[in-house]
Amino acid sequence: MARKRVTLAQVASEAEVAVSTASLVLSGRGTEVRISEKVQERVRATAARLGYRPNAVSVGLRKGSTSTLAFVSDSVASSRLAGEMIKGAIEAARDRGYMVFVGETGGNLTLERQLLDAMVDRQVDGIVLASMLTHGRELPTGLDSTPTVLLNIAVDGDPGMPVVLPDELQAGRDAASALVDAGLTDIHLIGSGPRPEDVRTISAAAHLRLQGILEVLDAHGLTPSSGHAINQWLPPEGFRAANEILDAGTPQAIVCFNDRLAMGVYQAVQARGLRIPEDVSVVSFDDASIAAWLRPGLTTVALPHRIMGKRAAELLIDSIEHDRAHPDGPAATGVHLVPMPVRVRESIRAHD
Amino acid sequence: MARKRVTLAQVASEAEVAVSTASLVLSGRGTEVRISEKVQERVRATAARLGYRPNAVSVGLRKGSTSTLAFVSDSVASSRLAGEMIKGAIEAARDRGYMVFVGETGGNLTLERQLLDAMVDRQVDGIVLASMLTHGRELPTGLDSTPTVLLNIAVDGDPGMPVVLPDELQAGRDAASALVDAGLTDIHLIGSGPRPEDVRTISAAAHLRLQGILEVLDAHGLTPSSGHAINQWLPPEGFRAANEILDAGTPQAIVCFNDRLAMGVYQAVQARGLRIPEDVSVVSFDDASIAAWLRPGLTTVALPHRIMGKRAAELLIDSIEHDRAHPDGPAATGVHLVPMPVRVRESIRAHD
DNA sequence: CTGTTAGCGCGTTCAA
DNA sequence: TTGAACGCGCTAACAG
Repeated sequence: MARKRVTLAQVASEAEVAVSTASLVLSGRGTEVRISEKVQERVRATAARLGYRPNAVSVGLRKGSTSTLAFVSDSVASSRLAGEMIKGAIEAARDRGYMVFVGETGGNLTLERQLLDAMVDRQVDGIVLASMLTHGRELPTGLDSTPTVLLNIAVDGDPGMPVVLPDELQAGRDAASALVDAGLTDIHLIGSGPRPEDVRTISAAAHLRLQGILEVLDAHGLTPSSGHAINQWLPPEGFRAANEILDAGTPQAIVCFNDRLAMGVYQAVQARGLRIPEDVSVVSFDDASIAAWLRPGLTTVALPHRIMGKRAAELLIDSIEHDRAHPDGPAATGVHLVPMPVRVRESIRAHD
Repeated sequence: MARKRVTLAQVASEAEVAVSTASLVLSGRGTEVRISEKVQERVRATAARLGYRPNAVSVGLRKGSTSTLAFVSDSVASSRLAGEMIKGAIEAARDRGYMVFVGETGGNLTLERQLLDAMVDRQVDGIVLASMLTHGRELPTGLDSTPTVLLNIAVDGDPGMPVVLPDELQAGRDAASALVDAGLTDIHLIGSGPRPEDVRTISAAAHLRLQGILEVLDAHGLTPSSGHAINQWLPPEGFRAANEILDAGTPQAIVCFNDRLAMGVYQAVQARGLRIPEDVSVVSFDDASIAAWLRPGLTTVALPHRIMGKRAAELLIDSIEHDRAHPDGPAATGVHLVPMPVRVRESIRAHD
């Protein structure tokens, strides 16, 4: 087990040069300090022959920076999202030579504290703090001593660090526009509404999506025909709300606040022998995988989790490397809105 | 930014003891080497006052072990699974004081090599190598120099390291039994079959599930009424296969090789005005989230991804710590089958 | 019982 | 142009 790694000293001794010479050559600064091409070649050859790889732990201790990022999220049940964000972040990190520690807190603040400490102990160069539900929350302390980016965490006031958020407001507008542009005017809401204050969840998405929808409706002189503010956005709730609507007559269109609610709506509509989109149009949010699997395909405004994760890691690395170059410069900051693209499928039918 | 961390030397100097004394005390071995209670208290107090935390990088360099694991997977599109495995592993690791580096290769062997190297450079204590589709594959070289556990990777011959796999064979038996025990005898297969060799995917799951199903059927003097070997296990394919079956008459029961196929089956069955389970019983595999959302709830044999991840991390840590205690003992090995529990919902109806 | 010393593997002065 | 020496922060021998 663990056959000993070859060290720089071994390479140097084998190549009959001093350790510092080997170090210089292998870090690419050989020519810069004018080490003879012959010696450089010899060092490189023996390094390759011995399979030398620098010990990153030692380099980390020496340089104080480890090319390592921390990704800490609270990902609860609805976790598919988390996975994509993490992947996006890992991918971006890898492209820039960083590795990432991943931690999950399950919303437990004590655990979060421990995880963050453990990561800082391991000298991570920066932290992505992610949440699965965008609601405001208290930030852990001590984040100001390490570059940090907030991912999918809406915070009141200026957190003094970059924040990556999906553009839910525009998503709301786009969803409503998709319906209105199709000539639909009898529009029902399932998830939140009908009034701006009718929101039952802590998610910031609910407020913003609703606001965007109402804004567009209002611009066309419309108001929601009904609204069903719901706490849990799952298929059974969508099913129930859809039935309430259907009991009062066939609606032209329904906006679901996420795809799982839409799934329940499909079930209720189809159970009555009605057809989507011929009888009722449906639009939704998230673009979870079921959106493509439903029949007919569900038109939905996608939450680009992977891109968000990627964006967060990129901002973080930019910030780390900027800090390194300008230690006394101002810290990076600002809200970065990631656009939510509309995935057009077959659940909306143009109305004359 | 990055206000300097307090070091052990500072604590020692502040507490007016030698560094080694402070080290001993803070690592809990103070009493063991009989350091006066008074001194110990003083050291602990100043450490706490200064907010001292050991620098894990330094410890790693010194001890050669970093309390860090690598989790490398190839997770392709069907990624929800990966997320759960990772979480299980992270959770188990955290419980035992380990942190985990996560990497994704997307099936790219070059990338895998780089990732593995980068992790080994960072002195990880062990590696979990995971795959999303269980098919046999070549193992990267050099894995024998670091403790490794294979997760969801079936390999021909003895890999010389622990392997964690779901018990697909038993799952196949259980799925078939659920139907047979309900008195159903007209059983159709969607995904693989009807003969043992009718498998169109590289996934090991397909073979084993089929084998388990056929075994039970055979034990009851039954054979599949039809089998539909499919390459891509997605709803449209399930829909199409179900229609083929329905065109020939109403089947008593259908076994779907995963929940997405089952979703397509639901769509086809319900589009014809038939009802599940009154007219057709359905059983499936995976227990993806749609299984619970479908109406009626889909009875399915769950793939316990989280538990598998957890198990892999535990085995890995056991192996690491065992190696440390017995450096010349034999390496851990063996295949660890994780049971796949049946989630009984409402898609099977007893037949007289 | 406590303090001194020597590295872990590497990068970086500073002399030669 | 190259080599010797120091130190990042910590642990583990070994003296005292």
